Amino acid sequence: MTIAKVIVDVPSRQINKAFDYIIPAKFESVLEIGMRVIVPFGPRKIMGFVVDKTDMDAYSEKLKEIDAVLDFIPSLTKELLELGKWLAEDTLSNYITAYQAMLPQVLKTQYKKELSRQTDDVLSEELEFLFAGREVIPYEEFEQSTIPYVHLQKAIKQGDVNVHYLVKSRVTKKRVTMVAPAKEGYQLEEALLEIKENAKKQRQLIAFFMEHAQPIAQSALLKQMQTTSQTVQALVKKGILKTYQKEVYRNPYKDQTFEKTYPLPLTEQQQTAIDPINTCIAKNEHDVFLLHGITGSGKTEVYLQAIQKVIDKGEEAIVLVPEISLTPQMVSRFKGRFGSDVAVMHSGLSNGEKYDEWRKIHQKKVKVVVGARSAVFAPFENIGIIIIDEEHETSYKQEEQPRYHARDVAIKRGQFHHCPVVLGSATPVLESYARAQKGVYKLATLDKRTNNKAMPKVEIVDMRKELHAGNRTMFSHRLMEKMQETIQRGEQIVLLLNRRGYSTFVMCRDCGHVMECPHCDIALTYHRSANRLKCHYCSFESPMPSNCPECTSDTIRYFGTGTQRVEEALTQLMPEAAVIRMDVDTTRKKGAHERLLKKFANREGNILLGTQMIAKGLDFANVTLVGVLTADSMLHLPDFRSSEKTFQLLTQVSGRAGRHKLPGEVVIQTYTPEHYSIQLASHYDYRQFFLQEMHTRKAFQYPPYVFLVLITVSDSNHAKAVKTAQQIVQMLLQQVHPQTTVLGPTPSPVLRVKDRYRYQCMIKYKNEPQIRTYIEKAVDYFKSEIKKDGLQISVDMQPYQLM
DNA sequence: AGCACGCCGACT
DNA sequence: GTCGGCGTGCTC
Repeated sequence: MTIAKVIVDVPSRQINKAFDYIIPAKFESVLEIGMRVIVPFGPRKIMGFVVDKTDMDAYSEKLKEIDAVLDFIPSLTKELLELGKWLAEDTLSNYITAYQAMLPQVLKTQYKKELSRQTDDVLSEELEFLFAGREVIPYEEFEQSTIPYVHLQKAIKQGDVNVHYLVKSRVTKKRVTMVAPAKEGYQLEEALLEIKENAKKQRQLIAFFMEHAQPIAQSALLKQMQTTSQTVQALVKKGILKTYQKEVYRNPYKDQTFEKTYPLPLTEQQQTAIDPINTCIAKNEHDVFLLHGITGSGKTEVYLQAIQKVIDKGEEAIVLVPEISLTPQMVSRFKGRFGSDVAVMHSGLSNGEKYDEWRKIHQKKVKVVVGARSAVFAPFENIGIIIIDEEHETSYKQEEQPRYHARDVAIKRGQFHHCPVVLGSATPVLESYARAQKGVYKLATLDKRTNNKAMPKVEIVDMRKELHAGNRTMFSHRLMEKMQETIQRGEQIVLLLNRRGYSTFVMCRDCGHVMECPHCDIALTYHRSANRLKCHYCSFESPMPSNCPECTSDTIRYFGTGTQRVEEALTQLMPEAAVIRMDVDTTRKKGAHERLLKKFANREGNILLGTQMIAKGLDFANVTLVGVLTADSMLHLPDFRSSEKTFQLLTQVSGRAGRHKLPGEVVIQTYTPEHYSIQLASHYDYRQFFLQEMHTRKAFQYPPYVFLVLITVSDSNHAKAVKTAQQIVQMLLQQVHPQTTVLGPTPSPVLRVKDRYRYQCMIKYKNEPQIRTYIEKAVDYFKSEIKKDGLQISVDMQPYQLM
């Protein structure tokens, strides 16, 4: 007999280790490492992952047995089990949290408690009332009743009532009804003779199957034959047809066809970039390539052709793209080249769709996965290449436990599979470019566009001068002029309002009172559809007041998003322009994004106005002017990456103009025209920006010169949060290397969320191999407070967002 | 985490 | 004696 080592579904530090279970004889032959199982744990039953098998030893006698096996094929491969272990340790998460993050949502289990009656004898009066004649009742009914716990306890001890712990799976497989002839062709002919003349539809159906003997989906059949399931059922009864259920994959792209594309001839630069990658693929070697290519330089074609090499070798490819729903264009390029060999994974899919795409990978039905961050865990076993497009995008960092960066995971997997990892970007993060400079990554540069067009000319407009000249609108004279010319030429404009996540708030015009969440230090957001106010940090909601709660004035109004106001101003100044606005408000609904973009592509608008979301990946042939309304609004945020983010955004958005035959132009409006990130972005000078920004980072000791850790302490008691954070800083300072700095505590940018006060400490270190141990020790010191007082301490290794 | 167990204080 | 509240400790 053997023993299974199981990581159980309890996310707690104390339980963060493998527990041993006996594998009963009936599972001996089926149970494999990586499978999900149900095990007894204390009085309950929970899910767990089998991470290892060992032989029995002297202690094994008292062990409990595995209750059930949930998988036919292990959910996690051995590689992914190892990867999860590393991931948990690297990000200071629990093993179970790491494993759950690697699988689609629906494989997470839910738990339910039930009470079942075990005797026909009469129970106590209350319990009889509770059961009300039923054998089994949900446990919640007992909890909601007023029956004392001891009553139930007594009944349980006497064996009259039992508690069942259920493990529920959320997996739903989609099935369709298939229809097929139940007889041979000639028998159908005979059957046809027996059907009455007036049963026209039945006769047509039989005729159909005489032509096509293959099974067909009932829905398709009904549509094609213009009939109902009644007709089919009638023939099933007569034994002429048969129906059955077939399991199918949901197909999120069923309404779309993808035009087949073929490899394009590569430019000299592209060839130079792809050669070492191909060599790496051919030799089964691991290496990291940084593909630094300006917009329009043909990075995607390089990816596609490298992937082709990998497929030819019989291996698989993972392609990560940021928030893929934003770029349907990208999906169609991959589907167009590799057809049904492609699985797509992104947040826009339903849970069922995500599960089906995952199953296609798991069952080796596809060769390529294109997806957002979590696709880096695709359960392929022969990976030949991993590509991260737009590697500078912040969405590659997960902002909840386990707080991992997809780039780090990709490199780890690349090492395991001896395959190349390609990081592509027009504006790589400083860390990556610095590594390329040091030779840790191999650098390939594409600085020419495939169509040999120059990048659009960028003009910087000083808005301070505009103001002095008496222009109080948000549009400079220069931009207005350009916009009018563009519209007259029948071309299109992209306007970017560089303002982050700033949405509609409600303010009283009399007293200036702003409606804030009572539980968080943040303004409430107005939702027009429900006419209600919502908090985006907690679940608080309230109706829109008609009078100001402070001064009772009825002049309380909601203030539109920045984009809304720009739109209003625009329609006043240029009534002839049709504006399509894209922001949090207009894209909240599913699919709204694509609809708006399609509208713009069909030239139903002259101007596409939006926030960050329009800066990425869009490719419209008719766009010849890009305007940035306020380039510097991000520059003054308390974030050491603010210059870098500004440079990235300006470069990205400039690339939206003149991508095809027509030449493009860019106008950047700013109050700080002298700032290097704006100046250098206007010249597309990444190199110089890199050098200058590295200088600043060195001076202020920020990455890539140091590593960062962000520790956030939160508690409902303000003083407790501050004090704990102070203690943590003290404890760390005693242990770390003298060159390591521990800063803080400082209040978090939004101090209070869900009635909890948040303070943070920052560690900056260069070489601190034991840093995780020190942090764990410090956090452990507060474990009892964490458990009973609700104190929270979260640790983010290499944070991206300092909020 | 979730649950049992045990101790204590309040109340009938 | 009965009930609930809370602190403690364990889960293969």
